[in-house]
Amino acid sequence: MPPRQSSDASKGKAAVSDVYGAMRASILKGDIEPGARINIDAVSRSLGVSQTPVREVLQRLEGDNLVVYSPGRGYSTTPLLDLPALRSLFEFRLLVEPWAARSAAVDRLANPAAALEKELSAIRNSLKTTSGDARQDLVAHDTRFHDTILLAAGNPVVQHAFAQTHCHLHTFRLYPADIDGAITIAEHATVREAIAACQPDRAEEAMAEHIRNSFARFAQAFEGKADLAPLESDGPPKRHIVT
Amino acid sequence: MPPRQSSDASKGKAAVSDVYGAMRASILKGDIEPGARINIDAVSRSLGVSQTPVREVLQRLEGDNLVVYSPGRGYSTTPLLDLPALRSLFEFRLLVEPWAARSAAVDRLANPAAALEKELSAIRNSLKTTSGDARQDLVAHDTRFHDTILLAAGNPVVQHAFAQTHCHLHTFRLYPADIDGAITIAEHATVREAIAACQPDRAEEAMAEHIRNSFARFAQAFEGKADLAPLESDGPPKRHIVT
DNA sequence: CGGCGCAAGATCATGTAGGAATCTGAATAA
DNA sequence: TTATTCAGATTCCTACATGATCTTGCGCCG
Repeated sequence: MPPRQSSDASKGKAAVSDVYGAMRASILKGDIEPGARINIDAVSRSLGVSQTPVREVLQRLEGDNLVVYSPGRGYSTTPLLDLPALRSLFEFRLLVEPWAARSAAVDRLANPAAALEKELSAIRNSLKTTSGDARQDLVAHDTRFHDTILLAAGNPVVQHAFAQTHCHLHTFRLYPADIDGAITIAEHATVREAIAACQPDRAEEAMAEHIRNSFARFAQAFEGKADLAPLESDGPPKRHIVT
Repeated sequence: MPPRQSSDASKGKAAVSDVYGAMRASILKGDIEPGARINIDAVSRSLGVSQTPVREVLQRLEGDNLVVYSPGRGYSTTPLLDLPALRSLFEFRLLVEPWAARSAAVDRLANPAAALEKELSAIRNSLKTTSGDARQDLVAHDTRFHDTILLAAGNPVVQHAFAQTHCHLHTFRLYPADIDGAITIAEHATVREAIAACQPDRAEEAMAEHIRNSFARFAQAFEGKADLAPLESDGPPKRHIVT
């Protein structure tokens, strides 16, 4: 008896892609509770595929830091970022991205100003027309904007290392609440302007400022949730990085 | 006939660890030619296990950037680093590691000076006693030394991002030739000293200098190999399948 | 009477074997 | 020389067996 019940159109192939999208969406939407264990058999049966593609997907998700693996105990979803983890993430961004903005602010064909402007126009239009959930679009724009600058910096290793952190993905997962997009877009515009003008110092500083502000916004949203876990035993005062 | 020929002692489990070590060693030693495709069936039979653990290992190796995956075509070993890739890698290190050294050079319990000194003593002893292949030990020491400093910097995200690049692994793969360890160890000692003295500026600069010198050494070794493959721009070179 | 330890059952991860769809590569015909 | 077809090889998925791990319930001790 065929237990298939979904994504049966192209039954021969592309099973793994569908499963990957489905599981990723489940984790991001929060359908699977953060920190909960994942039952391979249950997932495979609910998606109508065998266990092998599910395992493959889980291993890929482990690379995305969306699940963790314990030998002999299987996979669990990673817990949500706490404040120290969020700070570490943004310190990393503060280390990498201003450098990338500086590297991109050169008078060469690699200068990404045109692409960035196009991206900004697109998101402005999208925010005007779209009435409902703008968060999806906003996060997608943010991802593309920063990735474009990273790409223009011309260092595949740095680009890959940054992509591996999946910072947008995790911040997206953290905050289902609405974020004011206007401020973000304005800061992006400032960065773009400095890059278009080929002013490395200004571009670096604008990007650093943008990341600092962004962290402040996220941390503020975090404060709202601090009530749920009020005992916050922060260790020694965290050092702030400067360059 | 039983095709088993290795790691048959505990046949019940722990297959994946053995397979991972074996394949990783094969790639690093160069038994599998860089760029060649990997036949899952052949590997599974030669190691005496089924295809599933081999596949799992390949997925993990993909995370290590030792193999690449093409849907429908399977896995291939990644080609060796060329000079631009090596430069990108060291630019990334130059971005991250001096920052880490600066962060570690603080007067706190997290200061890694003691651990670094221990590591340096160990490698000095090891080099005196070991007569044969010191390269293994040297690379292992280098890995531990830099990892220790990264760890002391106290940022898990940066640490993870750096670990994901597996820079030592790839440089190891690149240069089977002997490298003079004395210079490396001396530079390490300088870095350690600055960190022990809690002088962030000096530590940062010492680490930066070390990385610049290290790149120069690798690039020099690279020059020596340029003769072997002078015409390297041909399109699709004969793909040879090796297992 | 309540807490602790132990053991049997159940659950689940891990590995094995085999089959179907697909890709590779070369020989053949236009 | 170029497009097409066909056989061989190989990936990818399904289905199942096995061993480890977690849970539940009972008996024992305090």
